[in-house]
Amino acid sequence: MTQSETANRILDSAERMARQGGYNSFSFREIATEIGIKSASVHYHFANKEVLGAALAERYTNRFLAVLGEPAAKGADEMLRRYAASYRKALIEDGQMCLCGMFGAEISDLPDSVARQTRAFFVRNIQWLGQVFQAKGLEVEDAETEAACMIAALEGAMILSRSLQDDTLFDRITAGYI
Amino acid sequence: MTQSETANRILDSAERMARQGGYNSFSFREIATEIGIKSASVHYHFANKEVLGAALAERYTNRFLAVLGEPAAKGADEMLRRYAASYRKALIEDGQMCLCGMFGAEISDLPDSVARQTRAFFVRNIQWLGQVFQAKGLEVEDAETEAACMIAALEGAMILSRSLQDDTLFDRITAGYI
DNA sequence: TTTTGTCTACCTATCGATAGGTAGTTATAT
DNA sequence: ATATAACTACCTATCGATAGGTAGACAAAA
Repeated sequence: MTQSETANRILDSAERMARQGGYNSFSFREIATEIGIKSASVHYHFANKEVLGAALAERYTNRFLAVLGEPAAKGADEMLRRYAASYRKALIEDGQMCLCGMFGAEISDLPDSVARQTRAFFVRNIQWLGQVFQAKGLEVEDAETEAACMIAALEGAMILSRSLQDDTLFDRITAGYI
Repeated sequence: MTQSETANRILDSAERMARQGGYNSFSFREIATEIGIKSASVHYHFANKEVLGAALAERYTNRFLAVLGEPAAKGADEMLRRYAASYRKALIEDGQMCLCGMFGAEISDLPDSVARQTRAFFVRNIQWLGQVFQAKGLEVEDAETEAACMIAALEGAMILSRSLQDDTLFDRITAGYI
């Protein structure tokens, strides 16, 4: 399915807002104003907020994994570095949180399909990282636990680093993984 | 300043909502309905939402540290276990997220005083845990970095564990700390 | 001529917040 | 002891702003 240019701009706008303040921090009106259309027109592209939120999480997940590439593309250590760097870039270069980290924190208040897509982000990321840790010699279960540890550390590092407005904190927290 | 009974019930209600969905998920009306007064009366106790939010974060921080006690009260390992257990209890027994983890995620969208109190939570927790790690022989700086690592892991573990609706994941992620 | 994408013009529900009022309690002054 | 004053903790009623959402008109493109 090829998204229209406007639909992409809606997603871009919503994503930026959601990564600052979560699911309740983007609105049809604000998105519309930002991209120069009316809020009713946003509904043409995304029937309701739940649909928009789910599309947001799905696009984010796909793009996130696409940037990473195949987990076995290079050496395992290089892939771990690449994974951590992807969070680092979001936080430090782009000044944004992880969309699914935000959604994950408030998951029990999210509409079903948004929660489902958020879960899918973590499942697929644990699988991806799990394959890397398997390449380092870990058994499947241990590898996926190790993967979850690393993702938790990265998500937590983002929250602490941003809260304390200290970019170096992110690097110090994640130093063990790179 | 001793809080009135009603003020405490307002805080209890707001805290529960905020720990499910963040700052935008509690409202004067909903709190009022829940405790059986009118929303205007909530304003009598807390002039505006920013004041309520800041009071929420401050009370949470004080209570959190009070439960922990002095960082040198027992052996360092016991204190680490106690610290991790405090997050575990919130998530698994009470089914709630860390209030300041929620606020931390959305900190750039929060009113100033709420952001300030949220920062104070992390600062004071890093100091507390830092003292424990110093008791284990680490230098001040390393101890505080180690403290930040542990807090990040716990906050991240909460998000992943709740997102994937898997309590055992929290224990597996935090196993290294206990 | 149908589809696509946008518009105007609304709606209902809810948000945080304010004004003004009222019992009931407590403190002060006579 | 009583009258006055202030304070506490709520109330009703309402405000303007904003939320998500809908119906229907319209122009351009296929």
